[in-house]
Amino acid sequence: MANISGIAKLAGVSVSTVSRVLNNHKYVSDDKREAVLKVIEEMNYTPNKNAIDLIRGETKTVGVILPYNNNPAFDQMLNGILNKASENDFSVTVLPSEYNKNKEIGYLQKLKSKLFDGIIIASRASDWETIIPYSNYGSIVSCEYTHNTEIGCSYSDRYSSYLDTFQLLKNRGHFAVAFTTARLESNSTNQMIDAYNEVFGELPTYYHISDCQCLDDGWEAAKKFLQSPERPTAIYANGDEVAGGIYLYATSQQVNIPADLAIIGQENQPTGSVLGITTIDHQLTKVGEEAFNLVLNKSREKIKVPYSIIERESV
Amino acid sequence: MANISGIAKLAGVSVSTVSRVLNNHKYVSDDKREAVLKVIEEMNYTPNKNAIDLIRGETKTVGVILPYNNNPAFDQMLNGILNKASENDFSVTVLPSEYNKNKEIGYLQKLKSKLFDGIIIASRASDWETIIPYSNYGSIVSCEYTHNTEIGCSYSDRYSSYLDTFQLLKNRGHFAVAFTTARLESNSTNQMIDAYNEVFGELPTYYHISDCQCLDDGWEAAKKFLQSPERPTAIYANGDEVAGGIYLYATSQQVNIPADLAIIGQENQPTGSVLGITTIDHQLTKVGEEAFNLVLNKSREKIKVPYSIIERESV
DNA sequence: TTGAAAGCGCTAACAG
DNA sequence: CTGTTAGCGCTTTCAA
Repeated sequence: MANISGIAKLAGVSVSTVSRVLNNHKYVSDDKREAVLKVIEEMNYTPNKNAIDLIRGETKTVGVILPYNNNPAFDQMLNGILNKASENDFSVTVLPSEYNKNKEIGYLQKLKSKLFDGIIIASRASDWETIIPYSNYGSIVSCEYTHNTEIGCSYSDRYSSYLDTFQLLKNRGHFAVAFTTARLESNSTNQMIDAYNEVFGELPTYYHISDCQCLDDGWEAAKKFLQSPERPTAIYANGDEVAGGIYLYATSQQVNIPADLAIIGQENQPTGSVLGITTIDHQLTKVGEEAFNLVLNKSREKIKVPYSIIERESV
Repeated sequence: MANISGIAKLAGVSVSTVSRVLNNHKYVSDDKREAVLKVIEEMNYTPNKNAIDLIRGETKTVGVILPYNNNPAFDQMLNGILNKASENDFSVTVLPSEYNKNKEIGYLQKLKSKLFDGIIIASRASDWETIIPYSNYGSIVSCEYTHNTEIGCSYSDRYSSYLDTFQLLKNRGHFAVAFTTARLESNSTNQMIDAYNEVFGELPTYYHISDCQCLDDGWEAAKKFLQSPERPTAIYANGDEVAGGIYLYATSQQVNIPADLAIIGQENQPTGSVLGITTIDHQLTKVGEEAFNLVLNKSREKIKVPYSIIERESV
C-alpha cells in the first residue's frame, strides 16, 4: 500500500498526522514525526502528486506555446523561462504549435483542465479574441505586446527597434535598404514595414522577402535581392542565421561586406558572431524570464524589455 | 459547479452517464448523450485532468532530463522527442539539470510521484545504480548506451564514429591530431580517448582540451593547440559551434584551412555549414524520436542510430 | 497536538 | 442502456 493511509497505519497515527509531517506543519509531536518519517523511509514512500494537484487546484507547471523548438529565437525565450522556473520550483511543459490554431486551442484547453497554472505564448496564430476567455482559468502571458488587459506581456518594443535600425542605416548613407521577415501575417512583420515606411517612405515589393527562418533562406533571399531592379546597399535580416546566409551568398558573388553591402542581423546568435555581423539583440532570454515572473505573480503587467545593438564589422 | 456531478444534475442523468459520453463509451442512448453534450456546451465544461490522471495512474507526459537547454545538440534531441510526442498526444516537460545530481534525483522523484509516465535522459551526472531503482515507477530511456537491462536506449555508437573519424584523418595523412570534448568525466570523452588510442596510440595531454561548449571555447582551444609543442595538423571538435571557434581563430592567425589545418565538427549545425566545416552528424533528432518511441512502448530495447559524415571543405 | 470525516473531480465495477 | 457506490490519494476543517 503505497499511499498515505498505509503509512498512517504502519506508523500508528492518523492520515492527517502523516499529511502534517509531509507538509512540515507544526503541532506534530517529535515522537510521532519521527515514527512517520521512519515508516516513510522504510516503505520508500513518495506522495502522489496528481492527488495533491487535484486538491490544491494548482500544479506549479507552466505551459509554453511556441511555434518551433529548433529556432534560436524561441529557444532563447524558452531558456529564460526555464531559468526562472527552475529557481521557483516550477515545471515547464513545451507546447509546440507550428502556428496551428487548433493546436493552440488544445493547449489552452489544458490550462482550463487544470494541468497548468499558466501559459506563456511565445508567438501565436490565433486571434486574441479566442485566447482571452481562457485567461479565466490561469494566467496567460504573451511575449509580444497586446493592449488587452487580460494578458500579461513581456516584450521587446520592435517598432522602436526597427526604427532605430533603419535610421542607423540611413545615417550611414544607405537609402536602398532591403529586409527579410519570418511570417508575412505576423505582428513584427507589420511593424517592420511600418518602420521602413517611416524612415524610407514607400516600400518597393522587391525589398522585402518573407518566410525566412534559416541560413538557406537567407542565401536564397540574398540571391533575389542582388538581382533586384535597384540593388540594395544594405540588408536587415530577421535573425543572425538568415543574416549569415545572406553574408555567404554575397561573399560567394565577390560582393564585399560592408563596402558593397551592409548587413544587420538580430538576436546575437553564434552564426552572426562567427561572421562578424552587426546585430540587434532583443534580449529574448530576458523576455522569457520576465514572462515567467508574470505568471508566477499572476500579474498582467506590460513589461518592456530593452534591446541593444551590437556593432561588428558588417555595417 | 464546474464538475461532473453538476453536469449530471443539470442533464438529468447520473455521473456515470456523463463520464460515458465524455469518454465516448457506447451504450449511451442518443437522447441522453445529446442532453449531456448540450449541458456541457452550455456550462462550458472541461473535465479536470488531474482527477483523471489520479485515477488512471498515467499522465501521458514524458519528462526530459537535459543538462542545458541552449545547446544545439540537446536541442536536436528535444526536437525529435517533441515531434513524436506531439504525434502521439503526449506532453513533454523539460527538466534542466546542469549535470546537478540532486536535480536529477528530484526529477526522478517526480516519476515516482506519478507526474510522468516516463523519463528520457539526454545526458546525466548520476550513476546508473542510483537511477535504476526508479525504473520501477515508469520507463526510463537513455540517449546514451548502457548495458543495464532496466533502461531502454536510443543512442549513437560514438566509439565507432570517433574511430571512423580518426581513421579518416589518418588516411589523409594526419598524424598530429588534437580534439576537444565537452565534459571530462563523460562517457563520450572516454570513448573519444579510447578511439584516439586505438588509431594513434598514446595521447599527448596537449592534444586534448575539455569543457568546450561554444564558439568562444573553440577559439581558446585553438589558441592553445596552435601553441602546443607539436602543432596539430588536424582538430576534431565536439560540435560545429566549437569547430567554428577553432576555424575563426585559425584563420585570424593566417592559418589556412584545410591546407595548414584540417577541422572536423559534429552534429551538422548551422555554424558549421556557414564555414564549410566537415562534420559528423550523429542524427540526434532521430535519437530523440526513437527515445520517445521507447517510452511510448514501455520498451527497454537498445536502438543504435546510425551516424553519417558530411564532407565539406575543411579537411 | 491529534484524529475522524468530508471532500477534490473523476472512473469503473456492479446491479439492475 | 443507466444509476449507485466505492474508491483513486491526498488535504483540511472541525472537534476533541
